Amino acid sequence: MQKVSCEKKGNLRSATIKVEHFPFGSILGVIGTMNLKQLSERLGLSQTTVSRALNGYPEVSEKTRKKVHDAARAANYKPNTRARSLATGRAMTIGHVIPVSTQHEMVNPVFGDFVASAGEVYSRHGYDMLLSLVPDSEEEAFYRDLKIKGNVDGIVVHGPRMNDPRIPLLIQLELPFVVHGRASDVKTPFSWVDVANVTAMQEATTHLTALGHRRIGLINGLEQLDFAFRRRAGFLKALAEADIPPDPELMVSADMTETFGYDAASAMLARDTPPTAFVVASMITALGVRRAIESAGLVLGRDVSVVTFDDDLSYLRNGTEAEPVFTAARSSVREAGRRVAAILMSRISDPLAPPGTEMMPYRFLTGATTGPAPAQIAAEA
Amino acid sequence: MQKVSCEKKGNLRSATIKVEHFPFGSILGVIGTMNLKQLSERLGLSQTTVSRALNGYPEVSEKTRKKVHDAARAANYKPNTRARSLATGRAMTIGHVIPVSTQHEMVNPVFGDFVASAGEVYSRHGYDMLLSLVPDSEEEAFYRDLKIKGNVDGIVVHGPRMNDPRIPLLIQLELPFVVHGRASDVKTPFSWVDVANVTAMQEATTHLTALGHRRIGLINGLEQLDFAFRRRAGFLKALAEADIPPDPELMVSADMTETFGYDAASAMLARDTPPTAFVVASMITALGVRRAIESAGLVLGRDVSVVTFDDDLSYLRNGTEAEPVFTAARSSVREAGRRVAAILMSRISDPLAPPGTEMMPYRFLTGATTGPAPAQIAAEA
DNA sequence: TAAAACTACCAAAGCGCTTTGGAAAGCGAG
DNA sequence: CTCGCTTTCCAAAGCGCTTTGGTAGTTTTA
Repeated sequence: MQKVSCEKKGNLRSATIKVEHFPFGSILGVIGTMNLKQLSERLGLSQTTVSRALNGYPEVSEKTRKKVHDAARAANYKPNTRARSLATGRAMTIGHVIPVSTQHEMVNPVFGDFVASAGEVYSRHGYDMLLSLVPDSEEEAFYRDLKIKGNVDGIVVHGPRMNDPRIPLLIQLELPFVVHGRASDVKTPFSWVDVANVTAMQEATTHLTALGHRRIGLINGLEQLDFAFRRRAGFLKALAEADIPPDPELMVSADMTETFGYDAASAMLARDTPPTAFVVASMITALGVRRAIESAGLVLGRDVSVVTFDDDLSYLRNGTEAEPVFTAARSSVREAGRRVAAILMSRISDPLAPPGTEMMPYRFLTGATTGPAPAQIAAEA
Repeated sequence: MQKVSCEKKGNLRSATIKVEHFPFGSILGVIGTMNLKQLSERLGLSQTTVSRALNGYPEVSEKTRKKVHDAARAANYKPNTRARSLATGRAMTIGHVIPVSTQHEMVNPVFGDFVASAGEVYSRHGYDMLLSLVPDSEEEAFYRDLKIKGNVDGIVVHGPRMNDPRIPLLIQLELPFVVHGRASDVKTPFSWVDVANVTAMQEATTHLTALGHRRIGLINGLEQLDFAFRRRAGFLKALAEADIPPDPELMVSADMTETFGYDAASAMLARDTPPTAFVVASMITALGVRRAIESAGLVLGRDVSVVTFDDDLSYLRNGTEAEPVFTAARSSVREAGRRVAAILMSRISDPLAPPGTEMMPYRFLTGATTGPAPAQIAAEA
């Protein structure tokens, strides 16, 4: 139809339209694109029958079905996604909305692995993945539009905050969703996949206190994010159990970059009474902490101990399975991605079922970065 | 329409359909979703006029346009993406296809930053981003389907290989695309954004030879990928200029993980005549190299020098602007993402224009990880 | 042997939008 | 007053698919 407008040069209106909506799609698209109508004509069947044959409905004889399948393959026919979606009312697409703070424009290093593994599950189920980076100021409107414009059947919520307003919003929108992480203080039940952050960090910290460390620095992620809040809670719990009063100077939180780890650890190590150990919220940050320790002329695992949370990133494995480098609480973010996707798939097929929640397991690994607290006695005196 | 099928319990066929295609979308979707027809009825105007008013066509009086806009805002009306796409023939979506090798299931750490910055450009232009992870065995079919099913208007090619078959394929499919990187040996012109890998690595290596290093290890990315091939070429060029015969034992390539950097560097350092310097293809790998150097009891920048390629990842900055940590050739992958997206946008609006190509600038930064070759004389003797 | 029940197909009505091809109203010029 | 030209709107035809509500023809059942 757009082609017509190109040929009718006489019509000013059409000419204008042509400029604004140049219909290259149809011009170029003609070449290899066969549609249902053409295919059914070629077969001497109705569109109904061809559609049913291809979609596996029973009202088609096996003989016909085979003929249709063969012809479709031969003609390289694939139904047009948009037309199909329009007709079915299902977008066959999952949205991943990554909140982008305007202040700290940083992509969570975990993101690639998470999305990759989730995407695998989607494609097994015939779903596509839509990725959107949304400034946090526009978040609410964005989710609403996503629903109204109908381009996704479900979404994954990344980076949940403490009392995240997105959750009630999505419930109200009746848009199936699964949260990667949790949101403390949200009262209505919702679907999530999370790791036991409190326990993990508590165990990590206790590992250090058991080794005699009493001045332990916490280098955490942004604490407005729920996971970081929980990790701090676990840290504090372990300190309390060991009767160590928390020192605010030894607890920092920010985006989990390598640089942050370096800066934070360097600053703490430069204090009069430096910490003898660090609990770190991510491998990347831990690498920065290591750098700080080494440039302070100290030896990691002897002078200063480090325990970290390890997301088991594909490009940043924590040593080998047998021989981890960092002492760490490890939980695979790829596995989390798969679980999130699986739960979302089932929520979409049965949106009225109760929310699915899943606590990811973690493993505590003792590596070479922790050892007994040095010269503890002197410091206490 | 699906609702009907749910109510007609008597009909076996409908019941079957209900199970296979549960139409939750329409059941739940009714709530907040107003369509063009309803909006136009509410306004007492035709759908045509409302559509034109909203899309900025001139055939609408300003008074009417305002009325329409106000009503649309009040009713929270947004046109259904799929219907619009079907009517216009444009998907308003860009596809990013990430090849996933079944052997080394790894997500390029660069990916998150790249996609984030590209996505920003897309959304400014009203485009969505579709992300697909495709096993390399199914690649060709996947691109073909993407075209035929019509769910994207253009795509970004990641991880181009030397004589990448995807490029002629995409040209033949007449699907607008831009390659992140280049593909040597592809004769037909195509759009790409790349960094001067050869020059960058040559400069990096020459920096080392000028410091007197003669045994230099290359720790490269997978050399079937074009960028890694080029980086090696630059490395070899610099060696040749310095009259240093390349030593195959000192050149390795693999996925650019931290672990690989550690393993490769450790192995080389354990040789009888260990290298005095390394050229590394990525920051992540360089971190592993540093770890290897330190666990060998050597001092980085004094005993062993390291130059790396630095993609300027958001979570892994190479120190500060004023004080880089690694001596490095830096080129921002986020900037590359933006350029790729921009070129793709323009190719889509004018697909017949000649391909857009862009060579990204890089900066060579001298950090603290390189120094004069130690005890060079002894080794030469 | 007639009625009931399948089986295997089809025509046509959407899905919600854009775009075409008018057509009615308004307006200045002849 | 009429003709031609805008301006402003509309009815209706798609976009390519799925799904409904049939209808013939063939078995099966009573």
